[in-house]
Amino acid sequence: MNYWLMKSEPNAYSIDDLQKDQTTCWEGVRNYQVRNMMRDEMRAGDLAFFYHSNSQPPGIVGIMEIISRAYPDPTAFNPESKYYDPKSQKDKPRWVMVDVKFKQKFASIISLEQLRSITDLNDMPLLRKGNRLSITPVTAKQWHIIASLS
DNA sequence: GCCAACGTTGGC
DNA sequence: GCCAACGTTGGC
Repeated sequence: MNYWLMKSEPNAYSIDDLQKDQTTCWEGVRNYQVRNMMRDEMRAGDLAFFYHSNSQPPGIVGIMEIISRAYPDPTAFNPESKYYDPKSQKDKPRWVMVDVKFKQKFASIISLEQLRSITDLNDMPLLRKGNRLSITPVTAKQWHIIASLS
């Protein structure tokens, strides 16, 4: 199984929203690198950290479980959606999403600053300069270090 | 609000 | 296929 870190702006969709909903579809990914990871490497049963971006402070706020394989993202077909992509056609979908399930909300946020202070986490894509991907892989070692902080 | 670091687009 | 212009992300 694989581990991931998935970003969301809490004013768009937060860990509290997920706790309330219990499950949601992770719609709106419009980056090819991220799409390819979802499509090729994500499996039901994978675990992911929920990361609040563009928040004060930014950081990891909980854990969720991937509960589906990647499948076509219907928001790409919907002209009313802010994620609409006219170049994605139903017979040849360009974008995918997965379903996720709430597992845990941490008692307190593990801030980006705190993550940066841990030498063993320096290789995380999240912490590398210029990284902007909304989903990044997490190694088992990194996962256990971070989970032990909560 | 600024801006660095990317990704995407489109003319050529 | 190059690359300039433009758009987006996201920490600060």
